[in-house]
Amino acid sequence: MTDIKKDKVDIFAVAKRAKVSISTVSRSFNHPDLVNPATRKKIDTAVRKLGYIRNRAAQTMHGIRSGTIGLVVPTIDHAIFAEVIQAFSDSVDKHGFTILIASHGYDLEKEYAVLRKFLEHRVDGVALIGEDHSEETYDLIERQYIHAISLWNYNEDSRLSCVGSDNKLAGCLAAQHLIDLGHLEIGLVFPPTVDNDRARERRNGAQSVLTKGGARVYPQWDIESTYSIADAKDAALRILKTEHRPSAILCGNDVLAMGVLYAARSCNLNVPEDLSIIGIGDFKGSNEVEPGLTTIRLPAREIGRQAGEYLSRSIIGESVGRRRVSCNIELIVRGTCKPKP
Amino acid sequence: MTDIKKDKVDIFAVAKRAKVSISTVSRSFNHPDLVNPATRKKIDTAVRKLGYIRNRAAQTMHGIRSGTIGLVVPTIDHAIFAEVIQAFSDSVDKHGFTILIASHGYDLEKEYAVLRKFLEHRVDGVALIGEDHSEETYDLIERQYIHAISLWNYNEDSRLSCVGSDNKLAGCLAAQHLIDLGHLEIGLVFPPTVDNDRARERRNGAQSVLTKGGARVYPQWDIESTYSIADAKDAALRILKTEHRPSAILCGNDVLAMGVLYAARSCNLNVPEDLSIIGIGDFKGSNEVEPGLTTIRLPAREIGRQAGEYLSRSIIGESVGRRRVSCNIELIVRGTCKPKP
DNA sequence: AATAGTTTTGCAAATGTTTTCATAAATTAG
DNA sequence: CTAATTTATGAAAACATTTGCAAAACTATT
Repeated sequence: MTDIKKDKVDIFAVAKRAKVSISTVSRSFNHPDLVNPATRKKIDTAVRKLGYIRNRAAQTMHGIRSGTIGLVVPTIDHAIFAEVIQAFSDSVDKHGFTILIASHGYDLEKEYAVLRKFLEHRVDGVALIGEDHSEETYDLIERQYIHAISLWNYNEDSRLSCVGSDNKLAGCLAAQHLIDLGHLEIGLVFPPTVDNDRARERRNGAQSVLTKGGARVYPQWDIESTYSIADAKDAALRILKTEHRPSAILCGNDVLAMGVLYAARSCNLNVPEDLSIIGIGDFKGSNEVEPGLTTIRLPAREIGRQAGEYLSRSIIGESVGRRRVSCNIELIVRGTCKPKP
Repeated sequence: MTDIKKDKVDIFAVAKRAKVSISTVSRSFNHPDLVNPATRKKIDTAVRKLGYIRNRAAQTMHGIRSGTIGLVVPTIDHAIFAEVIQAFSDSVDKHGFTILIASHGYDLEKEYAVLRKFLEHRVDGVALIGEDHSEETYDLIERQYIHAISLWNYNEDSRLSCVGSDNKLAGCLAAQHLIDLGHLEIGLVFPPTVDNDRARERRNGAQSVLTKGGARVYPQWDIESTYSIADAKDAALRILKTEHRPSAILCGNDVLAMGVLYAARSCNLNVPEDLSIIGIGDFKGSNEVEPGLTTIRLPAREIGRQAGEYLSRSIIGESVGRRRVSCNIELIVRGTCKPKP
């Protein structure tokens, strides 16, 4: 037993091998300008030979940032969140942060649990989706003074900083487009709206415009569908098989709209001649499908990017205070809607 | 200045408030049975009042696991990876692990950098996609004795443990189906295959079967497309606009196949009467599109789940050694292929 | 050759936990 | 009522770093 510390490669091992003190090794990482280039080279060689990798856990204990950001989403497996996550990730990565991710499956209790776990890991900041969170969750964020941001929704009274779009407006725009085209008998396919402010707002927006515009939404045309093409297709089939069917269907998002589009095709209905369809989101593929899907574009990448940027900045200390960013949305007219004859 | 430690809520603060020593506080978390229920209650109250949250960084320093797993994917924003990520995440979550995630955009240098960063965070294990990794990456994994697993591909000689499917076989099956239907003039739409073993193997598998089956693939029918519906649609349009077009197109994955399907429709070609299309993957929506996409099913959720399970287990110490799991794939016949007349 | 200044380095304390070991208190046995 | 156990608690070392301070080693200046 000549070697006491057998193969543990820590800062001591490096120091020993480079024949300097651990302080110098540490410094050569954190303040390289303060150490003699020759010494630095020795240390570098030792690091390389030993395969030393710094221990961030130990660094974190000194109040140094952990370099992590927690991202809590309802689900990862969801076209639109995948896009937001990617953009957010790229954006914080540029500032050197790493993402801790977890999904809660639209269960706000779980969201709280995840948040706690993240805080145990001493994340430097957290990002949540939307504004529906438990009181406990808000409380935790406030009491821990953690940098936090809410993505996806914009609300001028938001309790957290937010970067997102006005979902209510999205619903309104979609509905207005159908009204403008003269549709008065309209079907709705929306996801469940409990604990999901985005869907709720869209729905509310749409309904208020429809009502104001004098349109009718019979109960049997108002269907809830989980976020899945298969479900939406089923839901739409139920609407389309009622003896009197609506002339247009407004969907809570583009995935649902795709389901409806396929449903129409499977009933041999022509879109947009026999049925108009409008979505919300403008996901990948919405432009390419035939006919192209008319929809309201929500800038997912933009939201993810800006949110990542803002959160990183506020952690680093380059900006402070609450901020609310509203990302523009717009009606994208493609081929799935036409005027009611 | 009565309070020296103003608002720092650490184990000392809790101990003080509960009028016990820090050892007892720590114990009441880690070995509750060793502490008097009454004391435990006092501690619990103090914890609650102060909003104390344990510091995992400090725990990690004792060789206690960090409770994190690093997941490196080419991209998050990709139907199929999103699904794998979700399943993997759910699966490791059950064992109490949290995921650190990062994407490398098919850049293996970046992948190495990400891996290093993860190791600095002292992840307990890492998961990578496929088997194309830089030598440096493999080296790092081996030298650091870190639990690692490769997802998505199955290979009996894999250098890491793996959970995945035989992508070459997937290519073969797809090609064989077209050959069986009598197609001899076949177009190919594949993603770039550098640093992407999954795509490469599928392509090789397909090509060998096509050659053996006497099929022709003219160069102008052999097109590369990035993973995007829009790109694939463009690519397909180029093939379909050659004066002599193939009778079938084989696609590297279902997203590309969707692009091809939409391209056909935009050229007023009927699928499958005028053109057969086959994909690989069986993504969400492949079943619902009209006509339903004929494809080779790869069990994404299953792969993610099993990989998460295996990696968690091997970290916890319930299983050891390399393991290679092959997940079944199968031909799913739907509506986009029909026999060549 | 001595002094002043600058650069480079090392020592030791600090960070927030866990855990081992020792001790005090409470309980049981004799 | 004392001795022997058992149960509950605390003191201190350990974990892998960073950093303030002081000492040592150079350089430049006289």
